[in-house]
Parts: sequence; structure tokens; C-alpha cells
Amino acid sequence: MNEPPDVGIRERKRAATFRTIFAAAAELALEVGLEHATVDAISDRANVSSRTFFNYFASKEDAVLGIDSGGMSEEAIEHLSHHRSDDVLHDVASLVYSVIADSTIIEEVRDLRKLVLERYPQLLNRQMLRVSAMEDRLGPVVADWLRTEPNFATYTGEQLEEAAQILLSVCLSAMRVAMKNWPRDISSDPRENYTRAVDLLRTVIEGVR
Amino acid sequence: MNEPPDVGIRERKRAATFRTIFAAAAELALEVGLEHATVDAISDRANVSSRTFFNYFASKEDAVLGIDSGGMSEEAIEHLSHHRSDDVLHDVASLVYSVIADSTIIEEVRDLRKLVLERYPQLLNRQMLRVSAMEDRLGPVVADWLRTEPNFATYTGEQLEEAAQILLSVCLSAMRVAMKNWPRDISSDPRENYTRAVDLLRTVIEGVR
DNA sequence: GGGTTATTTTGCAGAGTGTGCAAGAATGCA
DNA sequence: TGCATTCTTGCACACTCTGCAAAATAACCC
Repeated sequence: MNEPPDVGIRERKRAATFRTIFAAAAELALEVGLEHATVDAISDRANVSSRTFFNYFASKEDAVLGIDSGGMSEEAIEHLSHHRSDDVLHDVASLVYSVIADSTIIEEVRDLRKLVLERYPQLLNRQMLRVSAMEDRLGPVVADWLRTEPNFATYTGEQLEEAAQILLSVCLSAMRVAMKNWPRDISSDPRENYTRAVDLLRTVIEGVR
Repeated sequence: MNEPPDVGIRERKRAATFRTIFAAAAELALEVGLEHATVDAISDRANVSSRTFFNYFASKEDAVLGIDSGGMSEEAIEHLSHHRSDDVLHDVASLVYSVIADSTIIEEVRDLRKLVLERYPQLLNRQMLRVSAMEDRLGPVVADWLRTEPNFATYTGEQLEEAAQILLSVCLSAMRVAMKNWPRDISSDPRENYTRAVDLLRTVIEGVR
């Protein structure tokens, strides 16, 4: 077969190691502080070499949040591009949230990410960089969405792309602030994160018109 | 006197060293690439020790953009808080731009920053982190502005603060996209940077209502 | 099971960033 | 000139991250 079963011992062990290192990183950061949790110490706790650590995570910050260095696959983005509603702002926020939330995180360790983000909200900025880095891939998706919107009917391709990038960036900013100011909702009901962010953004937009 | 003249040899030499290191960093980054321009190489070109380099800049990225590690003074923020117009969005964008633009950069080397940003737009993300780091200081300023807006009359203090943070973040995002997509305007007329960002943001906001 | 192939882990060496410290150099001031 | 302040520098050090090659492990086929 050219298509591996994806549930072999290799895959399971890899997923287990990922979670072990993430848990070790998050717990250690919560115990001794983010700056004192070195890669060596994290690797020791996870019973892997520090070299293996970097086979799973691109940086210490990624590890304490459990962010896969592989990023999102094209299929995942393609799949997300079909999630539409009658509310563009909501759709974009949902898209951004999907990137941030990183659905690969297992339920049992999601609380850890929540605790880490509560204590180190500046890590949300790092998440922002992640989305910004993907804006070249996400932008066209949003631009396609806008193309079907009546209000953007007169836009050229370049203008649509730019509007899409702004929408992405703006939704991301709103979500970051919402998460920062209401960290209790990060894991309770994930949907509430971007719902609240969109509400806030809409309200502010109404206010400054 | 408790108030030094601010134009002594110390101040002039310090400013000169700042510009020398910045120029060396920017030029080297443009010549051999950002990743190959090491701190040691930059320091050599600037004729200072690498230890002195870190007395002026917190990181290599700050150096190639000529960003003072000291940040903005309270007086500067206080001064900016009095710049008001009848357009809150414009005011917030102007405030954000002031933080990004870093007016301490001399005219003669501003082109260098422009060239660096054209080649390495991801450095704009780093600028974003700078503003995000200051949002605790800038937020109250914007919140005070919103307090006088009729549309925000019913907001509580917390809601005002949150709205202010969102406005800051959102304006910043819009400006980043505008800068990224139109890098020619970074130095030609600085005012056009945020004017264009605000226009874009307003247009997009109109579109998704 | 035995043998082969692909993947993963690991140690090691090394480049690079960034910090604390203390000694020496330069500047400002009386 | 003499003294205090500030700036520069070298040094040692901790830490992050990468390339490489060897060893360990899993998958596959007979």
C-alpha cells in the first residue's frame, strides 16, 4: 500500500511522545516559570533527548502550547474553506480560531494550554505570528468568500486580497484581546472564544462609525 | 544642575553610535541577507564590540530597524494623548503609527529602514509585538478618548478598556497589511501610511456590516 | 522467524543570541 | 587637576537551534 494505515505503532508512539513533551513543557513552565523551564529540563522530564525535542517542536514556546511544527496541511485549509455561513465576519473569525485552536490537541491536555495562556498571555502574540505567517495561504480563501459578497462586488482581485488580509488580521487581533481579557473561556467552551471576539469587534466597529 | 544639557559629548556620541550600529546592521542585512548578518559581523562593521551592540539594541532584529531598546517615555505617550481630531479611528491609527515610526530615526537613515522592511516584511510582525507589549500603557489613553465619544457613553470602564485594546490592535493590523502591500509609501510621506491604513480598514468595515 | 528498508532517536560538534560582571576608558563637573 | 558618572570591552556562561552520522526501532516481505 502507498497509503499507510496511520494508526500503526509509529504513529501512536509519535503522538504519545508529542503529548509527553508538551505536558512536560507546560507543567514545568507552570511550576518554575517559563523562563526557567529550559529545553534540557523539559526534555529530561519527558525522557527524551533535547535533540528529539526539536524533532517535535520548533521552539520552547511552541512546546508549552503544544503547537505542531508541521503547521496546517493544505487539506485542512481546503476543508475549512467550505465552512460558510451568512456572516462573513463570523466565518473569518471561525477560520482564525481553527488555526489558533489547533484541534490536534487532545481534550485531556487542553486544560494545560489554558493554564499556560492564563499565566503567559504574551504567548498569544506568538500565536498571532503563526496566523500572520499563514496569511498568504489563508488570504485567498477569505478573498474567495468576499467575492460572493454583494458589498465587495466592485472590488478588483488585488483589492479583494488586501481586504481579506485585513479581515484576517483584524479578526485575529480581536480574538487575541478577547482571549486575553477572558481567559476562563479558553477551554470551557471553545466556540465562545471567537463568538465573543466577533461580538466585541462588531460593537467597536459600530461605535467608531 | 539636575538636568543635563542633553547636547553634551556623551549624548552626541551615543546618538552617533546608535546610528552607526543601525546603519551597519541594515546595510549588512541588505548585502548578505538578514540571517547571515550576525551580531559579530554587524559589530565589526560598526567598530564596536558585540557586547556594546547589546547595550544599544535588544536584538539583531531591533538593530536592523533601528529600534531603541528603551521604548517610549511616559512623556512621549502623554504628549501623544493630546493629539485629537474629530475622528477616533484616525487618532488611534496616528497613535499606533507614532509608536511604529519611532521618530528618533534621522531622516538620512530612514531610507535604510524602508529598504529593510521591503525585503523583510516579516519584521513588521515584530513591530506588532512591540505595540502589543505597550497596549497596557496605550490602552488607557485610547479608553479616555472613547469616553468622550457619544457612541460609547453607556460603556463601563472595563468595556471601554477592552474596546480601546481592540481598536489599538485592529488599527495596528490594518497598518501592517497596508505597509506590507504598499512598501513604497513607508518613507515617501510617512503620513500616508496610516491614512491609507485607515481608509482600507474603514472600507472593509463598511463591506462586512 | 529472518532479512531488508524506512523512520526515529540520540550524541556530538558547532554557530549564534543574549546576559552578568568587573575592569578600564572616556566624559562631565568642580 | 581630582572626583564621580557613564560607556566600552572582554570574558565566562547559559541557552536555543541545526547538521550529521550512528544506533535503535518499527514496518514490510518472504
